[in-house]
Amino acid sequence: MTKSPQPETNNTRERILNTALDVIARRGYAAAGVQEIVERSGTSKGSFYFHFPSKEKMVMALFERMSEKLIDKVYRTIEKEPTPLHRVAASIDTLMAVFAAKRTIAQVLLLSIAGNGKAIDRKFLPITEKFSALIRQELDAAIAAGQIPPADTGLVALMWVGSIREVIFHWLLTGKPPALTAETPALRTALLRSIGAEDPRPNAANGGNGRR
Amino acid sequence: MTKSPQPETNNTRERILNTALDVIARRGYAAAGVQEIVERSGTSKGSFYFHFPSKEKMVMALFERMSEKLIDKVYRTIEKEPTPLHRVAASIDTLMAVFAAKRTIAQVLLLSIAGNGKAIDRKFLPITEKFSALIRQELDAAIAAGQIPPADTGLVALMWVGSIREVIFHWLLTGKPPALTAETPALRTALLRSIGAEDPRPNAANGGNGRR
Amino acid sequence: MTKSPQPETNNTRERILNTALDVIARRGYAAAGVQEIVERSGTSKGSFYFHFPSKEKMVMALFERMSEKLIDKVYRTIEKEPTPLHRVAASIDTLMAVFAAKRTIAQVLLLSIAGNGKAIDRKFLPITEKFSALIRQELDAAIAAGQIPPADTGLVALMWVGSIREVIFHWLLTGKPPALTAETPALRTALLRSIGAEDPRPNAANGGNGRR
Amino acid sequence: MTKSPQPETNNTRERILNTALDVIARRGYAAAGVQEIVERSGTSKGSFYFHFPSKEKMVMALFERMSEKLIDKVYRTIEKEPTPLHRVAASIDTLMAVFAAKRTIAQVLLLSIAGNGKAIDRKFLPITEKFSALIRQELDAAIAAGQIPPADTGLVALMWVGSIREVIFHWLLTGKPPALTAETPALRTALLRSIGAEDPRPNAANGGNGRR
DNA sequence: AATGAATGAGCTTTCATTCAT
DNA sequence: AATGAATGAAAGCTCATTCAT
Repeated sequence: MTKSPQPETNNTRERILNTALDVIARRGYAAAGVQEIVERSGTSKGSFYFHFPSKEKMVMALFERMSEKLIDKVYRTIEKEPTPLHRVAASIDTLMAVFAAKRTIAQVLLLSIAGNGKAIDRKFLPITEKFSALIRQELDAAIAAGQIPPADTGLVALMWVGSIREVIFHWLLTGKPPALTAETPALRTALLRSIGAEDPRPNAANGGNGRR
Repeated sequence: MTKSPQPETNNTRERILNTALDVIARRGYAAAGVQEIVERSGTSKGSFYFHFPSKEKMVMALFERMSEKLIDKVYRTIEKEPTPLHRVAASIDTLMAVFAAKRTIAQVLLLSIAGNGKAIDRKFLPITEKFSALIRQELDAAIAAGQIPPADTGLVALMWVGSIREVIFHWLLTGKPPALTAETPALRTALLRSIGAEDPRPNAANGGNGRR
Repeated sequence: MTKSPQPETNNTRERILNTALDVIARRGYAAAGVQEIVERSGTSKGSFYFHFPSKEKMVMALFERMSEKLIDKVYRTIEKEPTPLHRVAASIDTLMAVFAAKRTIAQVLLLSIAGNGKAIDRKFLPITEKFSALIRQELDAAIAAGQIPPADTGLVALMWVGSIREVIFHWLLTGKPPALTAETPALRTALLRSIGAEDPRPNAANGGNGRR
Repeated sequence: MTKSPQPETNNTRERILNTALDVIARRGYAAAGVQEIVERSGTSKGSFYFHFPSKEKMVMALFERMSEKLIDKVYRTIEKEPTPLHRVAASIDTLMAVFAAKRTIAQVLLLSIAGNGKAIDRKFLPITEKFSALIRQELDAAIAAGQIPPADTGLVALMWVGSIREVIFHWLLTGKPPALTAETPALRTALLRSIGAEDPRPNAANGGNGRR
C-alpha cells in the first residue's frame, strides 16, 4: 500500500485522523478498513487501538475535529459583518467556500457518514444540526433587529442547510458546476428570498436559466 | 429472529423485497444481512439467490420499485392540477404526504442508502435526481406560462429537494414535529417564495416562530 | 445460457450424458454444476434426478459408457491383426488415434476426473486399469507365442498406459504437438523397445531430436 | 476435528502448510476446506488469511516448497554419479525412493491436484514438467557423450515421467506392490531399454512374470 | 507507545438435492 | 417424465478487535 506523504505531524493520533479522513472520503465509512488506515498512516493496529477505543469512536473524534474547525471558521468570518442579515448571508458564503475548497471534508461530513444504520447516525446528526442552529440564531437576530419578517426559523434553518447540502451533494457526485462557488450568489439570493429578504450582497445575481 | 407477520403475499420475491425494506430501514444497507432478511421473510438463502443474483442487485430492484411507485404517485396527483404553479405546489405536498405516511420508505430512500462509498452511490443517485428533474420540469412550465419570474430552475429544483429531504431527515431522526405534514404549508410557502411566487394553496400558512 | 445444439437424441438420459461430457471437459468435474448441465441439455433439475440418483452416479454412468465404447473400439480394431505383437502395436495406435480424434473424451477420461479426493477415485481407477489389463493380455499372448522375451507384463502394461497418458496430457495442456498422432510412431517404437521387441509397423520411425 | 500432533514447528505458516499437505492428501484439493486445515493445525481462519492471500495461493506455495525440495534432492543425488547414463538411472531411483518414502507427498504432487478444471491446472503443470525437463537434460547429455543412440528426448522424458507416475498411482490406489521400491529395478531397466541403453545398475533386474 | 500476528464471528455466495405440482 | 422453486449446509473470505512482546 502506498503510504501517503505525511511530512510534519509527528503526532500519531493526528496522523491517524488525517489519514482516516482520506480513506473514508475514498471508500465510505463502512468500507474504510482499519487496516488501510494504519497502513497509509504508517502506524499499526496496536497504535490505532492505543489511541482510540474503537473505529467508531475514532470517526466520532474525526467528526468533532472537523465540525469544530468549520463552525469556528464560520464564526470568525461572520463576526466582522455589520448587521445580522449580513451575517446570515456571510454564513452561507463561508459554508460554500469552505466545502468548495475542501472537497474531502465535504465528502466525509456530508455524505460518507449518513445512513450507516447504526446508532452512529444519531451521533453524527449534530453536525448538520450545528449548522442549522448557527443559522437559526442569526435569523432570529435578524428578525429581532427588524431586518426580516418573522418566520419559523427552525424550519427555515433546516431548509437552508438541506439546500446547501444538496447542491454540494450534486457537485460531489456529478462534478457540476466545475467551480462550486459559482453557484453561491444564486443560492444565497434564493435562500434569502424564501424569508422575504433582499440579498445584502448581490454581487452576482442571476436571473437566467440554468445549465444542469 | 422473529419472523415478521407477512399475511397475504405468497410470492417469495415480493416477500423478500418487503422484508428487505424493513431490515434496511432498521439497520442500514451495509448492516442488513442476507441472513436476517431471509429469516424474517420466512425463506432461505438459496431462495434469495434464486430470485436475485446478489444482495446489491436485490437492493437495486427494491429501489426501482419504490421510486417508480413514488414518482407515479406524484404524477397521478399533479395531473389534476389546473396550472403549472399549482402542480409545483402539489408536488411538494405529495412528496411530504407520501413520506409522512411511509416512514420506512422515507428512511430507506432518503438516508439508508447514501454514503456506502461504493459505486452503488451512483446507482442510487437517480432517485433524488428524479425528484429534482420532476420539479424542474414543472418550474420551467410555470416560467413559460409567465406564472413566475425566470430562474435557474436546475439549482432551484436541487435546493427544494434538499430542503424537503432535510426536513424529513430531521423528523426521522428526532421525531419532530410528531406529524410531519404539519410542516408542509410553511415549507411550501417558503419554497415558493424563494422563486418570487405566491403560494397558490395558502391553506395553513404559518408566520410564527418555530419549536425546534 | 446457450443451449448446445442437440438435434437427434430425444432421449433425455442421453442428452444429459452428452452435455455432461462437454461441461466436464470445459470446467472439470468439481466445477461442472448440475445447473449448467441441465440448462445446456435443455432439461431440468427434476429430470436430472429422475434419471440419476446423484451427480456422482451420473458421472460414473458417463464413464462406463465412454470406457466401454473405447475398449470395444480397440478390440474391434485389433482383432484383425495377424499376430499378438501386431495386436499390441495396434492397441497403442488405436488409443492414440481415438484420443486424438476425441479431445473432449481424452480430457474427461484422462484428466478431469482424477484426483477428486473422494471415494470417486477408486471408482474411476478401472478405466486406466482396463487399458492396462487389455495391454497386458496381449503382451502375455506375445510372450506365449515367443514373439517377445518374458517380462513383468503387469508392470510394463502400467508403464505403457502411463506413457500414453502423459503424452496426451502434455498435448491437452500445451497443445504440442499440434497433431497428436504425429507422435504415435516414435511412441510405439520406444514402448516396444522397452520389452526388447522390434516395431512390427515401423512406418514412420523417428530417431532424431525432439521439438518440445 | 482431531488436532494433528504437531510438535516442533512453532511457525504458523509452516504449521498451516504441513497440515494442508495432510488434508489435501486425504481429501483432494477441492474438498480440502480452509476450516479443516486451520482446525487441524491449531490456528484460525484469520491467521490463515494473514499468511496467505487465498487458498489457491497457499496451495501454490505448498507446491513450490515440495517440488523445490524434491528437485533439489534429485540434483544432489545425481551429481555424485560418474556418467550421464548413471545420472539418468539415478534420477529414476531417486524419484521412486522419495515418493516411496513420502506417500503423502506423492499423493498430493501426483494426483490430488490434477484436474481441477481451473487455471490452477496450468500452475501445477510445471511440477511434472520439471521432472521431465530434468530427465531430458540428462538424456541429452548421455547422447552427447555417445552413451546412448540419438532419440526424441522430449518425448522419451515425457514417457518416463508418465511411466513412473502411473506405477506410483497404482501403488497409491491399490497398495501393490507393498514396497514400491521393489518395482524400481525392473522399471529402470525397461525405461533404459526403451532408448536402447543397458541398465548401468542392474542390481536387481527382474525378468519373471508379474503379480498384479 | 508501538508492533503485528492471531482471533473468530460474521459475511455473501454456491450447489447438490428435494418436492409439490 | 418433467418442472423449477425451495432448501440449508458449507464454502472462501473479511475485519474490528485483542494481546504478548
